[in-house]
Amino acid sequence: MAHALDKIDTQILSILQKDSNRTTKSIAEELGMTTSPVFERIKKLEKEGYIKKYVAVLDNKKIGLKLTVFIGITLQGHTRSYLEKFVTEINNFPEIVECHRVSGNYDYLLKLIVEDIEAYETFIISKLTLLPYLGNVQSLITLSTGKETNEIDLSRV
Amino acid sequence: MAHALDKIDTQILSILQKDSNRTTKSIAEELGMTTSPVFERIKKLEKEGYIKKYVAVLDNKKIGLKLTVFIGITLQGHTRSYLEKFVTEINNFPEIVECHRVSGNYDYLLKLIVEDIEAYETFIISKLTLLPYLGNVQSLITLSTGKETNEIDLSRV
DNA sequence: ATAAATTAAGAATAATATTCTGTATAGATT
DNA sequence: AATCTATACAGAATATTATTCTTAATTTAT
Repeated sequence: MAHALDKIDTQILSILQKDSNRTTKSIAEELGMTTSPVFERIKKLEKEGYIKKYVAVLDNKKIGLKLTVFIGITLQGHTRSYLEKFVTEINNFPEIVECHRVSGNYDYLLKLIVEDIEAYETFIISKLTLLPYLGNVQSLITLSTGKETNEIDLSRV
Repeated sequence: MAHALDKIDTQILSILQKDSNRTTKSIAEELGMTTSPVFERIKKLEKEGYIKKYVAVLDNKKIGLKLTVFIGITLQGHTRSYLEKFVTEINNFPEIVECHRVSGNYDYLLKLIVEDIEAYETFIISKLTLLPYLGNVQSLITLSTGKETNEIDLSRV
């Protein structure tokens, strides 16, 4: 097929997922090449979708969002149209940053970031529990976070 | 105190957490100002830690890491030194992208990203279960992901 | 072995970040 | 209320960096 990632590509991805403000020149030096091939490779990685976007990572707590909660949910209705509606609703809640359909003890696992316990309770009462077909809801309140990274493991790809 | 975030700051953060490649000029235009105050505000937001870093967001699946798993863990020993050691070990596992100490049904909730089920099993057998004091281990295998964003909710800060 | 297509180097150009200077504004102090 | 001080802004000037272009080298396919 047309494209697989070679060593240089994964090295570039690895660098950019740590710090996307690195200049092409600095990356090129680290990899022992000149800027143009590095530049072209980056553009290719963007165009082909290996790099989805570039973002600023904010400090939740510093900004005032001090509480992370995971919520395990079971649903009572499992029709396709309801599941789709559920996910659509979830997408409209800015407090929820992740929503995964899972196998195991829950149907969905949500991750949510809010100011504090109070904001969390408000969310549960005035948003989440208004959704229909909601079954069991279990919260895992984060006490502390030992690791949280955007860096995925490229060592074996 | 010296600094809180005003409306303009949160607007800038909101823009940059969506797309950090936006030029200061384009941001300035959107906000109806010139580049220099925008530039200065961004530098301030970086210096004061509201912006932690800039990163490239990669496409896990495209890169070959198709499986996300959440793992709920209970520990049998809860001494402080063991908890610390546990988190240290976890930090050395590149497969694990998040590790939260939680209240509720588990002691820790881990998030892990790997190639496939096989790689997952390998991880469990050859890495995770080698840790001492491990109690119960429950896996939530992600079937599909309905939402996954880095954007935190700045509407109320 | 040769042609076609990639990949890289190096130079040239365009765009952007960054710095600087002067001006206005808001708050504090008297 | 007047003045002082600190902060934020505009606009221009400069420095860096991204981006493009041309050419040479290397690989791949035929």
